[in-house]
Amino acid sequence: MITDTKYPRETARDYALRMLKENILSLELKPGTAISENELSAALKISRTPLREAIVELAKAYLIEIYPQKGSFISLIDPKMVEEARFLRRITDTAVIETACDEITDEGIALLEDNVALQEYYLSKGMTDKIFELDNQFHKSIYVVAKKDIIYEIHSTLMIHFDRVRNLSVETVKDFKVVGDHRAMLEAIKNKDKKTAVELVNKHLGRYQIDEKEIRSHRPEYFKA
Amino acid sequence: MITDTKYPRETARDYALRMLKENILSLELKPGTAISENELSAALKISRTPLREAIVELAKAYLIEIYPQKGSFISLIDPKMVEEARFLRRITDTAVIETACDEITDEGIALLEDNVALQEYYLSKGMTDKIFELDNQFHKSIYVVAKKDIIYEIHSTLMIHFDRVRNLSVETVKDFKVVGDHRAMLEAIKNKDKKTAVELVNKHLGRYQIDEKEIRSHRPEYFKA
DNA sequence: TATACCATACTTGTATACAAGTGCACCATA
DNA sequence: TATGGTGCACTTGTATACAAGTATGGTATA
Repeated sequence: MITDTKYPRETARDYALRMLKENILSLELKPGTAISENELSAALKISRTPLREAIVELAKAYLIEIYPQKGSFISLIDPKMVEEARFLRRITDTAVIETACDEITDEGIALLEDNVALQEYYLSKGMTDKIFELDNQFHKSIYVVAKKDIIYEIHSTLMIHFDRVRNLSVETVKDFKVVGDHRAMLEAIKNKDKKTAVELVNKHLGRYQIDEKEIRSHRPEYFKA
Repeated sequence: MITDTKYPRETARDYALRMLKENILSLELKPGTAISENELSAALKISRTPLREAIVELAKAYLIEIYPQKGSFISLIDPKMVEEARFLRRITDTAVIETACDEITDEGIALLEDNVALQEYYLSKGMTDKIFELDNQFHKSIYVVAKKDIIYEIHSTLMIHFDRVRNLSVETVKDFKVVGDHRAMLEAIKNKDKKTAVELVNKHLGRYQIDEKEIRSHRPEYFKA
């Protein structure tokens, strides 16, 4: 597992959680990998207690499977889980952007505008690696504008199921049409144009279409069934 | 806190989680109550470790607030949390019942039919206390039919925010029109009539309309803001 | 050689001890 | 009396020890 250093005020549990999420999402911890509390706590230089609390939390989100007295494992990719996460993302994103159209304020516009402007800047400079983080922030900001930020947070762990499969795509969508999508979404929200906003969300999510068969043929050992 | 005995195979952590959820939902543990890990672990006759794991999980769902080195408290009723839970329930219930119309099978019909028949039986016999449990089961079964049972489970803890406010209503909806709602929903699903099904869900959830002002006037000390 | 068995080295689950920080009550002092 | 300080009894966070179950590999035996 790849580890970095603990933030100053960060608790050992939050540190473990952050490291585990990053490594699962990036597939550094591969689906099916056996993990042991002793081994990981040593790697992170923390004791078993806070590490275990993090593992238990991820097990609740089905990202880790715990078999008592046998071992714990990074969950295999479960198409049903991926589908449920995808379904949930689609219905909440669409409902939330509609609400955002109702709740948008000048401050909200400024928040989204700053983000999109940065995306456009980095895109024009070819600094595309900065865009992923801004992408996530943009979506979160829409939830904030719609006053649904708890929902975003509650769902974020579950979305790892969806996102790690995207990371497995042989050719991740490296064309950055998403930046144009975000600009269009922002304009729709400014115009309080719900219909267009919802269409844009669906189009946007459609870009993340994944070809399960192709991924499975490359990495059959990562899949559950 | 009200405690019962641990199930045979139940882990101490799951036992603590079950007890905490029940007591928070029933308002036996009142909003704002200070809880201490030592005190509760003694009450449940388990050690701090598994109890703490349960508390941490509920803190993630904002049902408990932990202030390090100061204390932990049952979260006050936060209208924003209640609204987000309500919003989430509405959009997922409607999307899921639409999916159920597509995915319904003979087994699914049997599952729902058995449940509704029991509800109707208990209602005719006046054994209305049995209906609450069946109500929850019915909704869960719709998620199962739609193959979205993980979403139901992920959301269930969050819905406690919504449900405990319902329990505070001076006159909880004791009329059992909900049984008729369930019968109508089942028929709509059997007919694959999505439009009617969605209308029924919205009508059904409308019955749980809560009068925040009224509750707040009775128990202002339970509210956050 | 094949098989049954047993020690051993793991695993997670739980209990307990210790660390560090907070707040309050009490007491001394001005 | 009012005020400031100090110790103590709490809190949660973390580390560690122990309990109980599982799998595996080696060994003795048929």
